[in-house]
Amino acid sequence: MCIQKEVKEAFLAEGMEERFAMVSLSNRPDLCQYQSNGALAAAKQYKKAPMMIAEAVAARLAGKSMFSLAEAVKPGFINLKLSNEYLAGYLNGMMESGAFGFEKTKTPKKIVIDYGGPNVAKPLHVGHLRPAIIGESIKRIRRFAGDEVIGDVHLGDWGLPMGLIITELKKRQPELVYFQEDYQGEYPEEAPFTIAELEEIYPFASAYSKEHPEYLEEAHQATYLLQSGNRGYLALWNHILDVSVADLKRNYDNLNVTFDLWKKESDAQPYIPDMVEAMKRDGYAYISEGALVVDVKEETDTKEIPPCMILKSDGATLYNTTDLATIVERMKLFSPDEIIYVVDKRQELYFEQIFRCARKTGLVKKDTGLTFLGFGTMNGKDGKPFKTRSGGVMRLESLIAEINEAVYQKIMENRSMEEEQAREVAKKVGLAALKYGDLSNQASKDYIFDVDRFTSFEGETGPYLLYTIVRIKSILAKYREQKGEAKGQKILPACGQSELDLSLVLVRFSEMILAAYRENAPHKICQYVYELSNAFNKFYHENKILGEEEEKKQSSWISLLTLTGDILNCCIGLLGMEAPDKM
RNA sequence: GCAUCCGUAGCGUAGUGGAUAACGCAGUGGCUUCCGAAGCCAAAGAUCGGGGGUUCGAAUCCCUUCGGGUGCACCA
Repeated sequence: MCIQKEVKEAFLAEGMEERFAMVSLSNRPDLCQYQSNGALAAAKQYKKAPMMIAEAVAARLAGKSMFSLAEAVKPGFINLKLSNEYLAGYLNGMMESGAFGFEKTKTPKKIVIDYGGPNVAKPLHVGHLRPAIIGESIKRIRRFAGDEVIGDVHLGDWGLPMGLIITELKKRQPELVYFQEDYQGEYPEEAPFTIAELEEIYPFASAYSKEHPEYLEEAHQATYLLQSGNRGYLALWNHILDVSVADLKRNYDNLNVTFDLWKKESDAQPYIPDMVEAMKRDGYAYISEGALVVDVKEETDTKEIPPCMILKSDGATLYNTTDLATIVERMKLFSPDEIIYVVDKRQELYFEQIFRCARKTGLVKKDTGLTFLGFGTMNGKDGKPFKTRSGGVMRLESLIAEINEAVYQKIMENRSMEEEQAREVAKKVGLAALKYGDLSNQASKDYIFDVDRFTSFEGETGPYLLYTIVRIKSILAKYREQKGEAKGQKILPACGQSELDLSLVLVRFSEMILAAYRENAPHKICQYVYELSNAFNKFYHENKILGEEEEKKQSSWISLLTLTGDILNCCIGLLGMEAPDKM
């Protein structure tokens, strides 16, 4: 849309700075479609009455064929309406262009996005939901906008949990070759445990270690041995990794979430010694209360920022060390322009320290972006962090199963469908319910997770969106049956109000994507896709598309429908959902 | 204690300087001989936590106060 451009030119022609030429969607749709309030803002600087400015600018715009209305109103608003011909022309342009008229960024960036953070040997739980779906959506949005994006799961695989598992395994099966110190041969390819066993072993060992200090000590020792390269332990660790990763992939697949990289904390370990050495050598790191730290305070701080700890007082590494080393690794392997962390917002201060430390010690280039994208807590209906009925942490699988079941029941209540197909559909609809429920909120805010509300097929929900898409698909399929393949006829200027309203939502696509991209804001897509669905359903209700007798009008509508369906599909794709053919 | 985020209708949420604060749920009333009623329409519901200030104009910016969440170096 080049409304902005035209208005800018008009302001410039009146001798005013272009920053006053802001155009926004009208909040008085009864009066106009778009509005510019720049005359009000410019009045003071140019010592003119706002109304005078508005009238002069409006007069210039009124001459353009793209506007059917350009008028100055009361205190100094400029009200604009697009001509139906211009709108139709723009819609036709959208159909022909690859990305519905959206222009990819002219300065594509290379981005690493870190959005998984699961730990091996531990099942995914609800806490892993938000980073996965928010990160996935942001990855897709940025790719759509033209950036080169590498999604990294950043697996936690290097701490005490590994030692605990090894210790417990040794206790249960001391005869395994992994525990024979003098064993020189090859280790078996098959892991000596299944994922189910692994998931039982870890919580057990963790609980046991809290009661038995000597057991904990043994686990620490095992961790140490593993990290210093004990062959048998390394082989076991590889098994743990393989079994876990296979299971994690399966779970993420169910969420329609995929990672380009399955890097892990252990991969960053080799970079630690040099990094620490350099920090000492360059004088950034010093000993404070026994620990090696780097100061990251800045004069402009309004709060106390503690130094960033690099090594604990016993000389051991900690999470900070690994995170910093991971930055080193990423710079070395990919030299990205930006690294985005999709992490719980409670870690904001921590990441502030990490980022400052990385900049100060030169781990990244001056212009490398380090972005913290903190998300809020997922709360239950009571407003407190989401728990199971018994108060525990719910597994992600259980949550998904619960949603799919609820959706399945609803499908069976209202539609006649084979069970197998209904299950398949319920999976897609359930995922949309889950994701829309989450992504429609601003990521940074806490939100209330309510299965009943999310899986409702009414109102502002994922299922409603899918329903709309399915409806469009169904109409188009019927049309094809009757008249054969639609040949992409031109969209004609709108002749009814609901058709015009639908067009007006459609043309906002580019602008909306740009905002979602710039602000890392999937909820803007949610909002748009809902508005578009509403506009379509209203249009549908007021026009009998297949019953339309005027050939040209009908084929124009079919094109409009196709475009609406394509855009809806594109948008839900960016949100990480997909629509079934029927539901 | 210091810092930080949040407070919008009974409930869940949009809206970050512009006109009459938007949407959904719940509740009320209406619309199916016809393309999917999982839809559409209408009415009702808000002192935008309170107070002060900046501005021609404030839910939005500043100050203050109340209520809530979160974070403050050897956990990740």
